[in-house]
Amino acid sequence: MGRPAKLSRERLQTAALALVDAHGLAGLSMRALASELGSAPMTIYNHVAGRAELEVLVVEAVIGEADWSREPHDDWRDAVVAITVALWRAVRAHPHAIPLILTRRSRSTALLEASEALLDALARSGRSGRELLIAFRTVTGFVMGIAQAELAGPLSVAADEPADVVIGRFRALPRFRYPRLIEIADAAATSDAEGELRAGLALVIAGLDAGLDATPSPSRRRLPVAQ
Amino acid sequence: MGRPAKLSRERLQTAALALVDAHGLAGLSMRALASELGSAPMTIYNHVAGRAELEVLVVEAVIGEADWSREPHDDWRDAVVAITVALWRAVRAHPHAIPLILTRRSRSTALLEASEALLDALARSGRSGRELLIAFRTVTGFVMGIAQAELAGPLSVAADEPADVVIGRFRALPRFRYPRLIEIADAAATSDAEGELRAGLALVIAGLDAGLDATPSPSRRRLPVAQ
DNA sequence: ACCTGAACACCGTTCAAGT
DNA sequence: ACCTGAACACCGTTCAAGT
Repeated sequence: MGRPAKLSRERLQTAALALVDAHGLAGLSMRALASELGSAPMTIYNHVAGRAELEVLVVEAVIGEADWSREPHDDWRDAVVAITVALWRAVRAHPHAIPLILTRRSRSTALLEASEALLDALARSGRSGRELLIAFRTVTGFVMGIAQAELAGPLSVAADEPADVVIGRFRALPRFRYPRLIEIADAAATSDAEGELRAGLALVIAGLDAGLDATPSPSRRRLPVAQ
Repeated sequence: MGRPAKLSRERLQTAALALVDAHGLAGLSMRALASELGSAPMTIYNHVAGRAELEVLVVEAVIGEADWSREPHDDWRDAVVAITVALWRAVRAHPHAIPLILTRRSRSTALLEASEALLDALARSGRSGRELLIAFRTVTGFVMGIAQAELAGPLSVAADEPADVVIGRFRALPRFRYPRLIEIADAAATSDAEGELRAGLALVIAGLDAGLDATPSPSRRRLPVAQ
């Protein structure tokens, strides 16, 4: 069979992502990848230091699909939305890779790029230093948390079990004990994911907006802050 | 070496968590756990269906450490803060278990309990149905995302490498290319984690507060802001 | 410079057998 | 009801050897 015998980082990358997409994280192994590419397991080590680096390659491939810079945005809020929605879409397109993304992202230059762009937008809200750090942590935490929650949270929809199974499990909970959970399980059954993301993001941005009133003086604030 | 030969779910649970805490996720294996408890690997299967169930046990142990119900809170904002901070502290005390928690939490009854309590607090902000779902997703996404980000994000502090190594890696980035990342890396080096969490949470809650103005139907109300 | 087979030290889990 | 050893089908990675 005319198998291209030449291996390359790029071929490893796309084949690895394909494996993860098709068979889940457990499907990604040096041996499986090698046989997929028609070569010996050890050949892979000529292009990649080990499994960890392979995983970073997968993360890069996923994040690389995010394209947030179609047009520039005058309003920093629009820029924040554009970047986070683009990231979320890319991540969501590869649900099996999410644990990898959460775990290996600090090594991905594609994500560094996105992070810098997001920071740039947030800085335009008038923040710097620690305030900027907190805004950054809040937004990225939110996006990653939402992406993850959808996959594996109590109301998971994207996991390996079909949505109605998960929601059914919730409906089966003792009604008197978890009335609220059952209420939102019903709501979750009929709502679209991106709509939820955007609505949540709007809340976060509203918070970022409100936070601007109180910021400059470090001592007293109007927000329910710790201590 | 008077080893108690009797195995029990509870002994498995604490031993498994101890293994994860001490040696990381990779340190948790049926075989390692068995030898830790002085029994044969297969004995474990008499108390637990398999590795997946063992992992849920670990999640339960971690979440079970969160205690948010010391006193009731009149203000829903205070309740939200109390619950999320308690969860965050418990999770943060076991950083190696975080991937497990993100992945297996939908099976943990301890987390169901916490979720219901959080929903209860959020419902007191005047939300229900889809609005409640979105508020819930936003807050839980935020907390989990932050906990995870701290461990593995671009500014990770809790990973297996010491903080100064990570931050040093950032300082080594091309300054002209990632100026904002370098700026917050400096801020991250001197800031405390719980302070960041609470400040971010304050932003989210401010957003939840602001969101009340815009709500379409009956629950429009202008609550006096905290304090 | 790139590829590879054999081997090592691990996994989770099935099965049949013990008490 | 609880425990267990042997075995199966996997892992990632080292090493020595090939081209």
